[in-house]
Amino acid sequence: MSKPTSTDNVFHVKPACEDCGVRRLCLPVSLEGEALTLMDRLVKRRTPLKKGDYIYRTGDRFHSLYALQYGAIKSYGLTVEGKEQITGFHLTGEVLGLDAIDSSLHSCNAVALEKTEICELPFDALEQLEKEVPSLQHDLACIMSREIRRDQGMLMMIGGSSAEQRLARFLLNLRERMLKRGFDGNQLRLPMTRQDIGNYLGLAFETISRQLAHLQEIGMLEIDNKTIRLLDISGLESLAA
Amino acid sequence: MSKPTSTDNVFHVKPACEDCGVRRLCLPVSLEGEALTLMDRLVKRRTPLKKGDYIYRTGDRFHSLYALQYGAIKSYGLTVEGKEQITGFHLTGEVLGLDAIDSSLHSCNAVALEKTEICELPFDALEQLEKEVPSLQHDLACIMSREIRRDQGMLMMIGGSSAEQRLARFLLNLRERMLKRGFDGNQLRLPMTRQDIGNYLGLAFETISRQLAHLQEIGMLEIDNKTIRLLDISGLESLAA
DNA sequence: CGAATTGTTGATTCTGTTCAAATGTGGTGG
DNA sequence: CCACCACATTTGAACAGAATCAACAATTCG
Repeated sequence: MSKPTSTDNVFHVKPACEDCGVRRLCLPVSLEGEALTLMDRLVKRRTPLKKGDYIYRTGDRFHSLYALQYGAIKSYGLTVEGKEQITGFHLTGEVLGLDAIDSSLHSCNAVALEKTEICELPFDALEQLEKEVPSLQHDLACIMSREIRRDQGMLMMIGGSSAEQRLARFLLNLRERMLKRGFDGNQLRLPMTRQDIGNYLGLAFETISRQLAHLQEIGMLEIDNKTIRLLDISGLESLAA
Repeated sequence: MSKPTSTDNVFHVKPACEDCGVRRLCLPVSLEGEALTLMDRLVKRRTPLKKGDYIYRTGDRFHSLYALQYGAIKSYGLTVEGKEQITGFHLTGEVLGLDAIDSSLHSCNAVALEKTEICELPFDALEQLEKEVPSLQHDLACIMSREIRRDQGMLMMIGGSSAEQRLARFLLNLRERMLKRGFDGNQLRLPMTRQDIGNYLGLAFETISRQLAHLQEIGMLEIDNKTIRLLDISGLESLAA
């Protein structure tokens, strides 16, 4: 069977963890043999989600973590004034719902930005399995640790920088993540709207539009609607700095 | 012995976890009896830190988490341009170093803002103890989950809001945390500089100074140097909204 | 195809930054 | 204890960058 892509899912069958392309990015990073089978048995497969479907909403009871097998998801909460504030975009291989472990309630909304498939990991069962598979306990801590670093990195990125810097960093960050997942990092298909990007970066959506146009003018990239072709990585890097 | 305060430490003796005033906020939240003793044995006490002392620096090898027994700590990283960016202020009972579990290297600097005492929790030993005390495994996940929520809350707080809103939220958040620790929430002694606050909130320090003056003018609070007396909580809440 | 959503671009306004100077505070050593 | 110094804070004035308002073009989706 040929390697599935994000556009080829007519005959797409959800692989076992063992055969999953993003296993190394996901929770069962270090599992092998027996442990992997146990993990696999624990995972609930879910029907594919389409754009706009919710994985969970603020206030929902927490019982599972969710691993993103392919697609893209945005997480957002409502600010005190009731406005939507995006806290992250999630790609293939990332684990969602970690913020809810403590309170048993989801603290944000998670919605699919495009056709997406996720694996559900019931948390009670996961904690049971941790007792039998000690490395899993460590792996979960690592995944959470990474999420903490990601959020703090985001805080650092927002802090006191211009619109141009933020956008350049956003694009480079996306590139990094695509590369890590084995995609072409220079040709980004942005699954989110300009509105979403602006919200995420703390900028008006008009500013995103203008800054993208500006980056195109100075030859850093080429815009084709939702697709951005990065032309000058080191140029972008120096803008981001 | 009378309850120790932050100014009375001449005869201050570090309490065992069992007697620690912030146990319910710290890692051994749910431990009792035997388990608590084991935890206590694992904790390394450290000499008090004075203002400006570092707990760890970016790039340091990770081997322990640190629980803040009293005092205040700021965490910061360096942005791509080499500027300091503060990612958090930590109070009594909070656990530091969670961002480093994954990579084994600390990803930020942690420095004491005032006289501070911390407990060191060697992580290997902690993971060993988790195997014997299953609830500890859950508690650590909870602490990490809370940190993720804190950072995401911060992202939501920064996103698209005015200087006045950010400052009001910052003060109310500090109030909350002081109340949770049994202090008077209406009389805040800010251990950090205006510069630090500005950096944290993504604003110039002059803006902090001006906004504080402004909040004083409209009767929300009273400024006495580093001490802020909150006079109108619901007023501040409506400004924050 | 047509409605609705998303994206672009221009003009104006305004919030917060920057630069600058004066004042206040805490800590240090004589 | 006091003088002094480095550092923090306040305040003013000019400026800049991004937000907002507004009109229009392009895509997407039913």
